[in-house]
Formats: sequence, C-alpha cells, structure tokens
Amino acid sequence: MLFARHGYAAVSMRQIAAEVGVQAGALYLYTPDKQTLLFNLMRTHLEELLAAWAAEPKGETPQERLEVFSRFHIRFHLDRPDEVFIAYMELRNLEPDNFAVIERLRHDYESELESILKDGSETEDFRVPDIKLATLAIIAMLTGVNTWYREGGRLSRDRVERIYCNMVRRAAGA
Amino acid sequence: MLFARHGYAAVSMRQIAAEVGVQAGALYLYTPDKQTLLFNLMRTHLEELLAAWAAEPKGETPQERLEVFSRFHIRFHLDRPDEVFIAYMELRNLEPDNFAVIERLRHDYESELESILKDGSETEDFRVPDIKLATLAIIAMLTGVNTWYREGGRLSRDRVERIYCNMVRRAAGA
DNA sequence: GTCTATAATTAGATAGAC
DNA sequence: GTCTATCTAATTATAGAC
Repeated sequence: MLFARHGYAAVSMRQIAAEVGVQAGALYLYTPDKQTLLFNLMRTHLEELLAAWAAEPKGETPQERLEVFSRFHIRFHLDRPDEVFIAYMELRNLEPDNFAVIERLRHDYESELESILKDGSETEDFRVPDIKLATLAIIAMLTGVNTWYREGGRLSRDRVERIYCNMVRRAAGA
Repeated sequence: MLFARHGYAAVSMRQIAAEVGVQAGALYLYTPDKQTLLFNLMRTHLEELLAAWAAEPKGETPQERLEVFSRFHIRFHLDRPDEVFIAYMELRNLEPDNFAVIERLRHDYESELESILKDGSETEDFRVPDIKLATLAIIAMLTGVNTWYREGGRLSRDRVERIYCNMVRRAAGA
C-alpha cells in the first residue's frame, strides 16, 4: 500500500487512484475524503486484530497463554506488514475524534497481554516489577520483528517465533 | 519540532518559518531545500548518538557493559524524544543517497550492542540463540520507552531504567 | 459508476528590494 | 540577512457529461 511506503501526507489521491486503476474523482465514490480513508484502514486493521485474537485458542497456564500471545502477535503482524506500519506511523495524521477511536482499540489489545502478565504474576509464574511497563516493553519487542523480517531471509518464521517466545518468557521472569 | 508532531510531508516550509519567526524565503539562507533540512536533522542526531556512546565509560564484564548500554540508550533517547521520533519515522522520506548514509549510522550503533552480546555469548555470560536477532529485539524494546514515557509520570526515570535493565538482562539470558 | 474539467488552495523554491 | 512578491506545479475536492 502506498500509505505504508511513502506516508499518508506524501501520497496524493491521484496516486491512489492510479494504483487502483481509476481517475482521482472516482475515489470519492468510495470514501468521503482522504482522512476517512486512512481512518477506516486503521480501524479495520485493529478490529481484525482483536477479532483474530478472540478466535485464537487460549492456553491453560499463564506460561502457555504468554506463548500463545507471543506467537499470535508475531504471526498476525508479519502477515500484514503494511497495515501494521500504517497503524503505528500514521497516528499523528488522524484527526482527534478518529485518533481517540484508534487509541481505544489499541489499548484494548494491550489489555489482553496485560491480563496475562497480571494473572501470571499472581500465580508467581512470572516475576515482573511493573505489569504495565512489561506489557509495553514486550509488545514493542514483538512488533519490532516487522522492521527487519523479510520472507525468505536467514531465519524461518517458525524459528523467529520460537526465539522471540523465549526472550519474552525470560523477560517476564518465567 | 514540527516534523516530529505532524511528519515531514505534512509540514510546510511556511509553517517552519513561522515557528522560527521568519518568512518562508529566509529559510533558504540556511538550507538548500526541505529534504536537506530533514537529512541534516537525522544525521546530526545519529552522529551525536554515536559520539555520546563513544564518550560513555564502559563496564568491565559483558554484564556490566550490557547494563551500561541499556541505561545509556534509555537516557539518551528520553532526552531527545523529537529527534528519536523523526529518526525512526521519516526514513521513508529520505532520498536514496541520504537514506544510505543514515542507515549506515544506525547500523554502526546497532553493532555496538551486537558486539557486547557476542562477547558475552563467548564468555557464556549470556545465552542468546541468535545474536543479530537479540540485538534488534533489545533495541526495539529499549526504544519503545519513548512511546509511552512522560516526564513526571508514575515512574521515575531511574526506576524505568532499572526495570528495563532487568528485562534486557533476562532477555539476554544473563 | 467513471471520466473530464475545473475550482480553490497550497506547496517548494526563487528574484529582487532594502 | 530578511522580507515581499511571485512562479510553477501539485493538492483536495466537486460538478456535470456520459
């Protein structure tokens, strides 16, 4: 997607139209304006993320749940590099109302990991000095895969998932 | 800085001029064009990062060196949120030649952590299945602090540094 | 449903007065 | 060294033909 490669502000409606194969005016049959186009891309992405996580079979123990989450996060994000990039990079180009909606969705997702770490801390499966901080640190680490992973590179996806799972597990003090 | 808040492409030379307190034409006394302005911001930031790291007193053991690096990284990045944001977000707006220079500088910095992890793996201070991957994962985790940390928030900087050090140490299998 | 044409605005960059 | 004025090109969005 053009937004991912060049950024929302740098891409014109004409360029988008050319990529889709229509003239610029025709785009306005599908979106009221450029801002709404960006907003819907990001909203759809995050709603799909939450729906996919809800449909994921959960583990029993906190340790299993943490591993399931880590693998799910990497898999889902590597499958959608463009959408992930946009969802992280274009937040500042959202108008305030749209921004609030997106932030809410993102927070809902973070809460899923947070509750795993919280449960695991109470059962002493994990040892984290600060649950919120660990949540954000682990998500940052996992999402970082998207910045360097390339299909057909040195490491297979399964190998990457396994290594990151290991680091996450240890970062959580498991 | 305006580039950090709204993005390179979204900010006009007129807006920059207004912030500095001059008219648009006067900016071209200080930069040949907008692209060079962005490039110099990013280059200066990364050169200062490398210079500051070079001036940092290193530890003796791999474990000490990893802790020094983690604390240095967090401290330096929290001191310059705007520059960090720009250096990470505006890579795609650099022209190819400029991009190559910036990427080289970034890689030089990553190599510093990589060599710590490599040395520590050989002495068995650390246990990482893949050194390059651990390097990128740790840097992503540390840089993630900038996305949520706010001065005067719930946790002091020293506390944040300490917690992250702990997670990094564990992620490295120390 | 798509195109062409265009309105209204804004962009980066330059020229010349002072 | 800065400002005013301006050039050229590109922008979002709309109107109306087909």
